[in-house]
Amino acid sequence: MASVTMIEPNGHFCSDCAVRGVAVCASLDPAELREFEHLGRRVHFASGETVFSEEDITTSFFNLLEGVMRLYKLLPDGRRQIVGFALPGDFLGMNMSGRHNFSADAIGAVTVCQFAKVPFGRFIEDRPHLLQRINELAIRELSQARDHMVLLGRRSADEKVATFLLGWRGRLVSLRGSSNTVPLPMSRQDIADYLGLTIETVSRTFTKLERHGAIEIVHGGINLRDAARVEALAAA
Amino acid sequence: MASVTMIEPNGHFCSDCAVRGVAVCASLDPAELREFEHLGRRVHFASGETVFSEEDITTSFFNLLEGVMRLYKLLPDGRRQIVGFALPGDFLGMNMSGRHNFSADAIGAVTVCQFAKVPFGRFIEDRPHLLQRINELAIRELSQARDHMVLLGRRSADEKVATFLLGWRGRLVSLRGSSNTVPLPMSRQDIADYLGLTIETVSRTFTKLERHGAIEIVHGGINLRDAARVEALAAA
DNA sequence: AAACCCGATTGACCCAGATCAATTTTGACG
DNA sequence: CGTCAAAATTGATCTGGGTCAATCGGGTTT
Repeated sequence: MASVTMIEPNGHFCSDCAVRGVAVCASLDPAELREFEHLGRRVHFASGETVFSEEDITTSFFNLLEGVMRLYKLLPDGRRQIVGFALPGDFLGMNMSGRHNFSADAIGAVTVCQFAKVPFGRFIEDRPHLLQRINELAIRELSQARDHMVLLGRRSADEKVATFLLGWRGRLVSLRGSSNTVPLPMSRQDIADYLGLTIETVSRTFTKLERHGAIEIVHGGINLRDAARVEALAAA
Repeated sequence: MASVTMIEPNGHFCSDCAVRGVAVCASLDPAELREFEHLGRRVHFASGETVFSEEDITTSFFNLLEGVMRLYKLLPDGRRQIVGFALPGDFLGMNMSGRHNFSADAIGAVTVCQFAKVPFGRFIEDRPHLLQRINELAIRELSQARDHMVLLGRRSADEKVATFLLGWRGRLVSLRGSSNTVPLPMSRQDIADYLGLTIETVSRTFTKLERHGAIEIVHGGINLRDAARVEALAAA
């Protein structure tokens, strides 16, 4: 992929960062924030670009500022499992040592705040509250990962799709506020690889939900017509 | 379940604890260890007993000392997904706040080192290296969780079983040293719920592996006859 | 050692979701 | 606006693994 990556030439200010309240940096006081500012640099990625790859040695951490990313693992024969979608505020690559254990692509244009591992590690060292914040995030992710295992191992296609729609909507709501329109910037293939299904099954399930009046498929997303019905499907 | 739980009346010594080298406490120096000693108490659980349940408010953390545990989540209708098996040295319940997000049962007799949340939290506060150790463990678990998502979402039954056997053997080897005999203390149902399969499929797959000379099914476990063949199946 | 229980195995059959194969829709570009 | 390419939908068919139903041990109780 031709790199359309761009690194901003000049500084920026954490204090008016869009994700200031949710991200790792939420645990920093104004004085720390000023110092922190020098560690990160904003980097842009074009749609489809890979931000980092599984098995790359970890040299940077990333704080997603704008856009959506898919996080995935590949089997040698090409089968793909998407282990999560990242949204603004998510902190990626927290492997203090060693290698990344998944790859991350931009879905649409993306802006990240990139930190070099070593200075970031030094900054953390005498700031246990930041480490604690990172630990909290890791534990939250672990909990999400376990929920996703239940979905992958024990849920039917209908339940998977319904659970995905509600979960994705939930995340967008807490980020942008409530709405019945659920944008789906990822492709059907991405959704399929996230849910452990094929693209055809995802498509058919969407159509089925629409026929039953539960959702309406619109360009670039869906409208939740009957949230209760979708919830009933997801709960099962 | 009738509680056969037993709490040891008197103290014990961390310094000669079986899991001293692997567990969270590996990050403590001898002086700290003596203080730490007063925080934990050994507790025994009989086979099948529940150590803690999903949605219980977290009041304790557990360090598994002896035995095996199954960690699982249930859907409202009873479907179960085992999210992992715990072995000695594993640290359970690391939700600094809130609730456990899975349940944990003893598989066979189990001994844990139980820590009350509050004093443990206080102990951590001024020992960032312990927090760092816990963070490392969380990140390792996260990585395992993602690997398991790939298995659940994208692997065939044969691959699942082969991967499980090798992974389980690997953990036992690093704990007890190499051997071609792989004890399987968990039931077929447990294995099925771990792999997102049914008990029948697990049983059939074992039989198939045995017919092909890859393994030999023995009482309480299996013998690895042809590790290379099993590895080939798992890699696929 | 007979009776019983419970986990594991095996067989017969079925079905949810995969696979294969066309369309149809959408979007990018000249 | 027309042309192409990629994404999404839809249909027809197939199959891996689930479901249902015996049967088979191995251990424990009496």
